[in-house]
Amino acid sequence: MSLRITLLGTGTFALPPFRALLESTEHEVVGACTQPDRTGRGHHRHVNQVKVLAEEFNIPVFQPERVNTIESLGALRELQADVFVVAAYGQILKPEFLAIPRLGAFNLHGSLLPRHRGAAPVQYAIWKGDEQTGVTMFQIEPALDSGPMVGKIETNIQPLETSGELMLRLADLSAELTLSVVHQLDLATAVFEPQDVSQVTLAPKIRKEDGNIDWTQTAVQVECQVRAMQPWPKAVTWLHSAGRKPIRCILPQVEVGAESSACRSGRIALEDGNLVVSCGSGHVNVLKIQPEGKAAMEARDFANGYGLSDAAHFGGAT
RNA sequence: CGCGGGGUGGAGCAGCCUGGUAGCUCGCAAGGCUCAUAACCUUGAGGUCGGCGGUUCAAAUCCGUCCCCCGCAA
Repeated sequence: MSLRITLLGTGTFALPPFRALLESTEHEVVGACTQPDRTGRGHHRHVNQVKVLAEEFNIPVFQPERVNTIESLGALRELQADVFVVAAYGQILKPEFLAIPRLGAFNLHGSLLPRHRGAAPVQYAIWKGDEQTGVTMFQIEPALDSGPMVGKIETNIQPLETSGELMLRLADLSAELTLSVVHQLDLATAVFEPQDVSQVTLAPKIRKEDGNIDWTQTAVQVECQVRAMQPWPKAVTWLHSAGRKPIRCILPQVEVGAESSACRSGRIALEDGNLVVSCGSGHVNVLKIQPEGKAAMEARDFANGYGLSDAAHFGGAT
């Protein structure tokens, strides 16, 4: 027995599971649906990696601007898929859409549902300081990330792990999970476990502003936020110093320092070459910093070149 | 042809507008001081000022062009 599978996905999160299915001899991938190409800096167009992957295996690719239109639905219906495997696709799927595959549409989600339902589960797991996370595969229902779960794999979040790094690890686990679940669907042995509604938390799409650091948070919260926002949208703060306009700075990496006496939040001190910033509770050492228009640099180099005064502090844009 | 910042000894920056001796904070090396040092003092090495072309008596600086890095926007 072999299933006909259609892939829907866009981000790097989708690549490992999609590749696993494409390389599998057990099933047949009959099509791939992904977001239209987007433009990048300058004139350059971002290469859609899912498209490249699908073309590598000579699979037909669809890139509808809106996936729920009559035309789009018709095109996908013609593939006569048994299963849709969805990962980081980026568009809401309407009921008529979900009705197309014989066995249903299944989504790969980057957290242990029902925790962190929404667009940014990986970032939220780190942001909220979770020790454990994982990937969950569930059957898609019209309501957001609410369908019955058919499999999950757990993993511990590493102390220094960023969203980007965790995302790659979860993507690899997704590949494993997908093969397992699809196999069970084929044999009709899959177990559908409803989500415990009382445990639901939300992980809405990360906005640019979510990267802005609020220095009245605890040092631990700031450090989690920095890792959660890496590599996007990146943790951001502004360097304020007397007589100069604030410099927007990205903080790619910080570490939590020892507890210390209370200082005004955002205050910067130089201690033994470290850039120490006071938080609402405790302080963090800034390890790397990237002023606007510049490449990332060691905090020590930044302090050397930018002539930090005693009054210098980090804060909001104004 | 989306907008903008940047390229100056090993690192980070100033100098450029208003052409005329290569500067600052560090790092590195040697020596000194000290019970001691990621402290302090002295000395030293290390630069085709991103590339090419132009203007000029003279270009890091002005003009043209190309290459590379980065932020924003999407």
